[in-house]
Amino acid sequence: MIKDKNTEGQILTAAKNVFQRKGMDGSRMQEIANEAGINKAMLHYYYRSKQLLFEAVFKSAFSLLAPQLNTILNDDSSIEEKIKNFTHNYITFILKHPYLPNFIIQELNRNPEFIEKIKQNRAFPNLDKFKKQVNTEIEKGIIRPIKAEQLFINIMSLNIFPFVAKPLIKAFADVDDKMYKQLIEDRKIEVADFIINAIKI
Amino acid sequence: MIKDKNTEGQILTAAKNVFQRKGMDGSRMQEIANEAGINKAMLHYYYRSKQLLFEAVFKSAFSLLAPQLNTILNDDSSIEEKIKNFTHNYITFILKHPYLPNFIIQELNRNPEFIEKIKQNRAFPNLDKFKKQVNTEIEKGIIRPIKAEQLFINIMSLNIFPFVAKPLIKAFADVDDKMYKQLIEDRKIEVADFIINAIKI
DNA sequence: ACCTTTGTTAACCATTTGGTTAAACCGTAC
DNA sequence: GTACGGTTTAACCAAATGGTTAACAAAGGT
Repeated sequence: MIKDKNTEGQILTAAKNVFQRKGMDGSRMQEIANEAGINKAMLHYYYRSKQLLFEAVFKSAFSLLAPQLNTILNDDSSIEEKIKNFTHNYITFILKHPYLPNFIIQELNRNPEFIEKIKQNRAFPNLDKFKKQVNTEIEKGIIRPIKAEQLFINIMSLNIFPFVAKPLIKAFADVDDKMYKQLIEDRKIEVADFIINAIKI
Repeated sequence: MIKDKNTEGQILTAAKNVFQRKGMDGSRMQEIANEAGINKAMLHYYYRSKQLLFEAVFKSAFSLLAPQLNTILNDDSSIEEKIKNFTHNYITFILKHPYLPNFIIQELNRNPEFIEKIKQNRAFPNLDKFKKQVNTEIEKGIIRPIKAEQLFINIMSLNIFPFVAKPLIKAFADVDDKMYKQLIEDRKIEVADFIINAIKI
């Protein structure tokens, strides 16, 4: 239950909680209304339909995630520095928003065309600068040859996957919540070292 | 639509298709019946409820995935060989079952207690042997010091994430389906090299 | 004070959905 | 043949669900 004078904002906050936990299909308008502590008709008054309310939540979630990528894509430091900064920042960030990666990935898979709408946005992350930098550092002999796209995928994978696959990792590694949290905490530096070892000459 | 004399098997196959594409919440019993080309009452005749049908599908999916992990966990070759084999095998395997990783991850996040039931199974993957081997190779000076759990998470991440995050990767890297497929194809060897560079002394 | 606009609610509605039932179908053992 | 078991179907049901409506309250301008 959320306390706030602004009804529209209350709804969005409640909708975020419910949608991010249960997904579009698993969420009920009534549950969102309860979470916001208001009448269900208000949801339609402010957002017209479940679909539109969902899109508002999704865009808001995505616009939270996308700027994080600029740490790695459009910063001016060296590749090595970027990787260190990004890994640390990103893991810290997701620890504050644990449902975010899973929510975005799940809903994009459910509806892949959805990302096209978002791609229009000027702030949408772009690999161009990163590609140039990777190729420059390869030419200079600072890092091993690797396609920028593959390096980017590797960085994303190592940072995001452990959150998305939390139940799987807990089961395979046979650890409880506390130990899982510690593993993630360690990754703030482990992952950067791992990547740098992989590409440094 | 599936042709088969065995109704129970038809249902399971149809249920796999629908559940893996749309998830538990997004799937409809009627749609599964249509996909199987039979009457909806048959689903309940053979599987009692949506929940039980879903669990049959999930267990079947999981038991397909788990043995793959034995390539890396319980094989007798060196760490380096294991990584090469696993990466190649696993990516080849998932290309044949593209919905699998996403399905399992999504449903485990929806219902994390679910994995406890599966963990009982004797064939459930176990890290013990892998841990010993990693520590031995570290002592022998073959690979850099790293916690076995972290190495395992890294291997999983680099192999699985690119499938789970397909729409995201396509958007960020700005590639079409054909180029995405090529990136994945390249990863059959790229990923192994990357990991080995990261840990080899 | 009065009227208009905006916000809020309870009751309602049509459709969808998982699940049930009773009758029909069909192969087979007698 | 026919009686019997498992199998299949159409029709049905109650609950849930997204969405609407009409009446009511609050706020703000004149």
